[in-house]
Amino acid sequence: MPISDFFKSPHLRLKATLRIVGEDLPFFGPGRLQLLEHIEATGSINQAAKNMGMSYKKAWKMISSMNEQAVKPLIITQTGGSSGGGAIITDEGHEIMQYYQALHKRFETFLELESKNLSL
Amino acid sequence: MPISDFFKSPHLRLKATLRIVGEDLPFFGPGRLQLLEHIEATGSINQAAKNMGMSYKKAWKMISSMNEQAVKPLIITQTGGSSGGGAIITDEGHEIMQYYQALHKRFETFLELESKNLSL
DNA sequence: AATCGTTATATCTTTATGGATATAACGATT
DNA sequence: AATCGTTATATCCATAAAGATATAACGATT
Repeated sequence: MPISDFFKSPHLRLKATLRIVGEDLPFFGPGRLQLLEHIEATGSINQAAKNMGMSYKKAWKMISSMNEQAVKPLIITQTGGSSGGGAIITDEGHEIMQYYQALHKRFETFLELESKNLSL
Repeated sequence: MPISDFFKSPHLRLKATLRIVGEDLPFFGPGRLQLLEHIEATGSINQAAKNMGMSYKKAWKMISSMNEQAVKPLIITQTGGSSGGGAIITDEGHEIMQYYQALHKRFETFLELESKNLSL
C-alpha cells in the first residue's frame, strides 16, 4: 500500500533544502544562490534585494556571511562613484554558483524520483 | 580546484533535512520519527518528551498535526486508567516510520557521496 | 563643492516561536 | 470516593528573528 494512501491531502510530496555549511553556519543555499543571480543581473545589492522582495539588511548579512567564510570574497562591493556604487560577483563566486547549481540539480532529481515512489 | 579550497573552515559539508509534507504543513521528518521512537519505547508522550528534552506542548502539537493529516491516526492516546494513560503507535504509524527510515537512509547516502565530492 | 544612488551600520519595533506554568478531564486501581 | 500519572488545553513570558527606519560614508560626475 503506497504511503500516499495514508494521508487525507492529495498533495503529498517530499521537501528538503540543501545547504553547504561550515561549522554550522550556513554558507551557501538556494536563497543565496538566488541573491547572487539577482546581483549579477542588476549590479546592485539594493536592487537585487528589492527585486526579490528581500530587505537590504538581510541581503547584506548573507553577503557578509559568505565573504567572511570564503578565502577570497565571492562578491566585491564598491561604495560611491557615479552610479553610487554597486556589487559584482567574483570568479570564485561564479564557481560556487555553478557548483551549487549542478549539485542542486542532482538533488532535485533524487527528490523527484523519491516523490514518485510515495504513491506507488 | 575543489570547492572546499574556497573556504577558510576545514569543516565544510552538506546539510539537508528531509520532510514529507502535505500542502506545506510538515507531516513527517526526523524530529517526528525520533518522537515516535521514544513513544514506542516509553508508552507515554510525557516520558518521550522528557527523554528527548522536548516540551510536552511541542510533542503534543507534532502528534496532533500528524494525526490530523492522516486518514487513520498514527498514534492513539488514552487518558486515565491505572497508569494515568498513555500512547501507542498504530500499524499505520509503524509503516510510516519504516518508510521514512528507509527513505532517510537513501537520502543520507546521497548526501555523504556528494559531501565527499566537495573536496575533490 | 553639490549631487546622487549605493554600501554600511545602528537602533527600534514588530512578529513568531518556544518554554514555562497552571489546570481540568480522565479512568483503572485501591 | 480518593489517588495517581497521563492527556489535553489555555495563558503568560522570554527570546530570537525579521522588518522598518534613519543616517553616515563614499566617490565619480557635474
